[in-house]
Amino acid sequence: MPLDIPPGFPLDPPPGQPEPEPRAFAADLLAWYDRHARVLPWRVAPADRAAGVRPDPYRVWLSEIMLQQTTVAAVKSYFEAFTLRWPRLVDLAAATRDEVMSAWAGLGYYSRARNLKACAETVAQAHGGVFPASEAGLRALPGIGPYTAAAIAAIAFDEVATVVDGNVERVVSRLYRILTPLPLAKAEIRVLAERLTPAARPGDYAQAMMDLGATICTPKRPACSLCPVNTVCAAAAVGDPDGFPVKAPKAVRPIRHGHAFVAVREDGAVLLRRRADKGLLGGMAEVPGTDWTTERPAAPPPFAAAWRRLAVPVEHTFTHFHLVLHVWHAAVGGAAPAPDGHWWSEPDKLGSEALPSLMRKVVEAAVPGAGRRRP
DNA sequence: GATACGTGGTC
DNA sequence: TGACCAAGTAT
Repeated sequence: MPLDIPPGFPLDPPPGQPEPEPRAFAADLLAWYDRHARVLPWRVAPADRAAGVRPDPYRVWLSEIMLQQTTVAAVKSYFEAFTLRWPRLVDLAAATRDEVMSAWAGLGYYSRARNLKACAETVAQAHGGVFPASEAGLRALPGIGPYTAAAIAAIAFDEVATVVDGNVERVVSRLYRILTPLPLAKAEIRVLAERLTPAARPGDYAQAMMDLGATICTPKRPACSLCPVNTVCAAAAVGDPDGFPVKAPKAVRPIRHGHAFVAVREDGAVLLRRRADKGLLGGMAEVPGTDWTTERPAAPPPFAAAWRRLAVPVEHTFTHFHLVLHVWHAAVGGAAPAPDGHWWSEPDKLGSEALPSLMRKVVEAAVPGAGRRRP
């Protein structure tokens, strides 16, 4: 049976491998989802969905932003905290930037938190507090890209939108044994994913594809014997699901060095400042320090004190570089004023500052016990 | 299209 | 233990 694939797609299905037939594929996948859907705080179970229960677009949106490049396990407690503190979109729109950044601290990719606030304000002010119901309308909002727009449109508004995330890319690349390496293969994957998308139950279908990727069609050692669509999977047919998706080689991660200065007052307060609004850890709090550069920088302290360097630097790996941060510590007098743009954070406040995980590590290294996050 | 952008868990 | 990975977006 010849595969009905657009010319120019480098695919390698084994001889005789049936191509996934869209109607049967969606039916099999949804039947599996009806039995195995994971219970998640932001999700309406398929049975309830069938009974007419609609998910709250605010909760769908919030969960999708948090889930960008972030695991379900990491998101759960943050989602609960956010929805408890800000139950409705208007509540979040009315929060201050610092409240949102502090609540997001530790979750990473902080531009998401900045865009979350901007998006809430836009929807509250320009859309009367109601999310646009279309993929195109959602796509225009800050922090909402192609994936998130499709996900919200499908899950919250029943729009027939094709959701393509990392899970879907993996599932589709295995179904068809796509030889083109990622990220180049994204265009081909989208065409094939759109062909498989059914007209009925778009939200459940989108979540089913992602659940399949997260629980069965996993990156390593996928559980093909449990897969509801393994009979139409080209990669499974040849026993090589791990070989897909093919990926381009990764760039090497350079090492940068820097110095961080933890000044501790007699009452235990630590000196902090705010990072610039954009860029790495933008808008978050930090202890004063040098730039982080390839060459180890000189170490001019922010002010004169009895600075002592800790024997072991704090190391932290970001997406595109590895950081070796040399930590200095000094005890300063009780009446020491905070330099311009800095503030003293008392021990009982430190836990709720907008400190990224790196800076909590730094504070912990200098003052054990002080840096722990306490929302 | 390539690059910047976090973090914690897994094997 | 270090590399890889997770429901991507902005520029």
